[in-house]
Amino acid sequence: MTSMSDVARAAGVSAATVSRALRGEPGVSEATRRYVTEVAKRMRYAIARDASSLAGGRRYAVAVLTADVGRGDLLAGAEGALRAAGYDVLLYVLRDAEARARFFEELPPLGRRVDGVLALSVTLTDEESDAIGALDLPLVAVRDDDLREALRLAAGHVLELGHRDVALVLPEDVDESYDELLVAEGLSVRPEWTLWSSSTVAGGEQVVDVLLDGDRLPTAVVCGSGQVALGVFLRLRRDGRDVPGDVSIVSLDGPDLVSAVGITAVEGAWRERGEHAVGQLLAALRGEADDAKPPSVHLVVRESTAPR
Amino acid sequence: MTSMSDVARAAGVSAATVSRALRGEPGVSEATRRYVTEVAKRMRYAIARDASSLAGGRRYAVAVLTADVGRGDLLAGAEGALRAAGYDVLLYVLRDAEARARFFEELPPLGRRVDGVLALSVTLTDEESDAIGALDLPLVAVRDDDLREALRLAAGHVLELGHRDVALVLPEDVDESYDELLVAEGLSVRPEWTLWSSSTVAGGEQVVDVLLDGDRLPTAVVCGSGQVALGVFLRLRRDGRDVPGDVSIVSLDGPDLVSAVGITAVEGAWRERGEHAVGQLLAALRGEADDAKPPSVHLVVRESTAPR
DNA sequence: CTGTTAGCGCTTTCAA
DNA sequence: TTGAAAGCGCTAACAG
Repeated sequence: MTSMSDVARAAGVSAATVSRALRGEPGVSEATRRYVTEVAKRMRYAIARDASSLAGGRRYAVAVLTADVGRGDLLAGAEGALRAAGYDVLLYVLRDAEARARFFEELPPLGRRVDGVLALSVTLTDEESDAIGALDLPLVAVRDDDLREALRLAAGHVLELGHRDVALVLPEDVDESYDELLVAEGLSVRPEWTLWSSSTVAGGEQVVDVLLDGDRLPTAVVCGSGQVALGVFLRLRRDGRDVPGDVSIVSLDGPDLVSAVGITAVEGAWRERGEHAVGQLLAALRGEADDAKPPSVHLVVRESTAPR
Repeated sequence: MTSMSDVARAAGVSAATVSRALRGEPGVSEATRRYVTEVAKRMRYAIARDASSLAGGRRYAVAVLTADVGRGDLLAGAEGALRAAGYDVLLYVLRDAEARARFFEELPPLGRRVDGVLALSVTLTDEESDAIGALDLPLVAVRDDDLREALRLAAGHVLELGHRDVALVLPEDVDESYDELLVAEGLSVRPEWTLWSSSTVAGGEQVVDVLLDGDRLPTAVVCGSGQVALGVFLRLRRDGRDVPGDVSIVSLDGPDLVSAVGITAVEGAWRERGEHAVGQLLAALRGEADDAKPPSVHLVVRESTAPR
């Protein structure tokens, strides 16, 4: 396997010059750089990362943490951006509490393996974040459940359609009820119409049962997750209600299945968000602050919403 | 950051001994090994992979190629198994033709970065496989579209329920029609009921339109993908047909949305398949052959199938 | 602008 | 069973 000194010999320069030339470091004449680069390419030379990071301290690798690989676009976006920047992607799937505990138990090696950490769709506890910080690793986290903006869009939409009786179904791990936000948007809040449910289809179906027990049905339901939206949709239909004739449905999240059945949803621009997070991380690695604003969510109107 | 020689000093032995002890290499007395291990743990020592692989040649990393991150379970299963075996997972998302071309263009570095390659839900061309082989990297590929076994299960199921008029909807990139297989299972084949469609909900809906144009409807539809199954389901329902009263539906693939709406499906045991693939790869790395048989698919009967 | 000289932190002979 | 020494292939001072 050709090494850097092979290239150096072939180009008639020292290894140091090859190193500088290939990395775009200053201190090499343009002519030399061009020539060395060309020779290296001709020899199909590929730098040995191990040696490079051993000597240089930089690892050119980022750990990507993800709770589950469900949010594929986020991961794909981040991977693409990292790869484009010349970083390797070390994937860590923190599937369950056990895997998570194990990961944080065995954290130390991470410090020697990566330059930074990207947490995608895992909400890290403070201790967990601190543990990573203690390793001197910059950390950027992308939460996939920042509901505020999504909620604002959804509320605006149903309001515009004339709905006043709106139920809100939140994922059970959310502790706020977002009352002020809804009120600020112009919706009146009925406490019994703010519900929490597991993010599953079954959860959505149960929610409908609860709503049916009330004195009347809301004319619109805003669902925190796509699974729930689908459950609500199916259960309402089975109960003979028309969607959106009787009840409109908006999902605050837009996985495949939501678009598949035509449910209006707030879509996250997940790929772009992954790329944005990478931008933040790379900036942090350079010691800069990142200027870019995160991509914002947008509403995709489908067939599950109609004027009241 | 504590290095191996720090541990060596603390334990009163040489670095070579620490290295041997920690890796389970022979040539260390049990007592020494135990002691060294204990000291290392107490010092929270983490080996520097870079230095290790630079010196030793082994990299303890595997490249995982995936076309898209859709099949999360497969990826998660593989990741878990690799991690458990002490390997790092370098993720490469080969989203589109461009990303794919770029990857194979820049292959060389891979040889210095990983010990092996796992291809999950990407069907590599022969040239692509060869390119990886040329790097002397063992390669294990998991296809997620081996329909034969799934088809056999599905056919058996509908036959058992008494269906004779069965339509088969295949993904459009499949070129076989599987006639002999169906016949072997005991189903008679009507050419106009073997259809190809894009693996989308819309594709499934169109399929129903085609079927409705025929002189009569099949009593069961076997769908190659979950999206299609869902499309067929929704479209039939919208047309006033009862599922499974009028038509039974079986999906040959079981993504979330299929279970969510209660469609009978062949499920792939994807997590286990990922683990199995890792087993194969690790065996290849040890120069052994793997004995284990791949996990097989199984049928999950839900509410979309009923006796004819 | 370029070359020389030391290591980076391990693993691996080779001796003891 | 253990240790000493020699690198693995780079990068980072330091000279020139």
